[in-house]
Parts: sequence; structure tokens; C-alpha cells
Amino acid sequence: MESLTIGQLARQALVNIETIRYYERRGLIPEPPRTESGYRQYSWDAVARIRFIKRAQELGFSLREISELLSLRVDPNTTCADVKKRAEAKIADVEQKIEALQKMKEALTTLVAMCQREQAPTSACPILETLEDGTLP
Amino acid sequence: MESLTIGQLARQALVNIETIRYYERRGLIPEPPRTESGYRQYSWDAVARIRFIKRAQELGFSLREISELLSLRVDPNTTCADVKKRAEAKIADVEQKIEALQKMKEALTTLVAMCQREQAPTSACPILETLEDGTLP
DNA sequence: ATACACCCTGTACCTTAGTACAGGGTCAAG
DNA sequence: CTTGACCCTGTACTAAGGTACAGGGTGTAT
Repeated sequence: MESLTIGQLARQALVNIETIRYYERRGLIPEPPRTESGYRQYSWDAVARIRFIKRAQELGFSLREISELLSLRVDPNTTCADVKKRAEAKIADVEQKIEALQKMKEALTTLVAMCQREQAPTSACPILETLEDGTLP
Repeated sequence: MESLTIGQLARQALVNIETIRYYERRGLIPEPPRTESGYRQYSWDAVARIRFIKRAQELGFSLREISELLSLRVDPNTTCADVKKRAEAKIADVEQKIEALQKMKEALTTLVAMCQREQAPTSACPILETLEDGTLP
């Protein structure tokens, strides 16, 4: 199996066939070669590419940002300095996301710690009370 | 001011009027009593309720999850442990994301370093594999 | 040669979390 | 008693990220 049909790729990458065609339209994956009869022929690299897209999405990147990430490389139209500049901007993005998530985690941890008596009814749940009264840092 | 109009509530809770009506349609806030002329009359509790929704959203809960949290509160068969379990699941979620982002940051940092040494990657996308194994090709 | 699974394009539709009117009624100040 | 700020319902729209056909062609096993 040296190349994959769109259906095989979809199963490998755990996405819908339509999603792959959608990514192609959005320019996130290159247009693959076609067979005589017009079927798309994917290489195994495409699996990794789609999995990257899915993972980056879970991390809060939009498809636009992901295509920026994927195009971080030198080519005739992109200089090394340009790649570096954009990579640095992405690092700042990523750092911001990490910070936001760390704050989220701290707040959630504080909430969980408030639950001393698990059998308390939810009507007296300190987690819910704290979310409501705005005393969470 | 013993009750609030929708506009007053919106200002207090720092949301749009339309958002409040949207939350009502979604069942996130109860239908308030009306004046003779049909105006919604909110109690001050509604401010807390909307702040709860907003706060939980910031912590990564979707509106669907938030309405589950809210219905846990009025269900006499659930305990605080149920609430805690949901918060803990969110924490695990957030932790995973932080880890993946840290890998991505490392990959981007490596990429920047490669640019500095004039070893810019020129062909395949250099960060593609980072979310899988944290290395650069 | 006939199912049946698969592929193609194109267009329409869905979800989430709201926003934005249109077309009308209400309330308080001047 | 009019003006302006507010409220009502209902519908339509937004952006992002898909999903779901319809109507047709292809590939292969029996």
C-alpha cells in the first residue's frame, strides 16, 4: 500500500472524508496527485499532517493559525529571517496559551480543594458557590 | 431597586442583553416573572447566575457543560462529589494541553535556533512531528 | 454483468455562542 | 403629548469548523 485513497486516509487519521476535502479547500493540506479516474492519492505523510492539525486544534489554535504553523519553513519566497520572526511570534502565542491554561488549572484546583465533604448535597456545594460569588482569584 | 430590568441586569453582569435572552432560550437561566406590560423582572440572584456562567466559560466549560453543572445543583440525588469529578476531569484536560503546548514551544525554539545557525529547514515542515514525539526532523 | 463499496463535484445544511435587526409596544421627562 | 430610551418577539445573520446529501462515475468480487 504505497498510497492511500481518501477513505483510507480518513480512517488512518481518524477524521471524516469530508474534513479532508475541507482542509484541502482551506489550503491546510496540499492537493494530492490523482489517479487516471480522478481519485486522490495520498502519501503516508498526509496522516501525520492531519494528526498535527487535529492536535493543534485541541490546543486552541484556529485553522488559520495552524496553516501559519505548517508554513514555517524556508522556500523561494520565504527567508530564514522571516521564518525566525514568525516562529518567535508563535512562541509568544504558545506561552500565552500556557499561562492562561495554568491559571485555569489553578482556579480549578482551588475549587476541587474546597470540596471537603464529598457527600454534601450539591445545594451546599462550595465549588458551585465559589463559581457564583466571584471570590475565585 | 428590588428588581432589575434586562438592561440593568446586562450592565451588572457585563454581558449583552441579547446574550441574556439567549441564555434563557438555552435554559441556562430561568424564565423570570414579567411586569404587567411583559418586561422581564430579574432578582439580584440573576447577576450571580450569569457571572457563574461567564466564570465557568473562562475555565473551559461549554454552555452545555455549564447547564449540567447548574442542574446538578438542584438535583437532590447528586452530591458535591459529582461536581468535584467534573472539575477534576477538566483539570486533567487542561494538564494535557499544557504538556502538548510545552512540546510545541520546544519545537519552535529549536526551529529558531536552527535559523540562527543558518541551518534553516528548507523542505518538509519542521514542526509537523513535534506533537507526536517532540523532536524535529 | 450486476451488486456494492467507494470516489467525484457542488451545494446546502449543522453547531456553538452569540449579534443584529425589523417592527412593534412602554415608560418617564420636559 | 411628544421624544427618547427602553423593552418585546421573531427572524436572520455571523464566524469557525465541519457534515450531509444529490447526482453522478469507478473498481472489484461474484
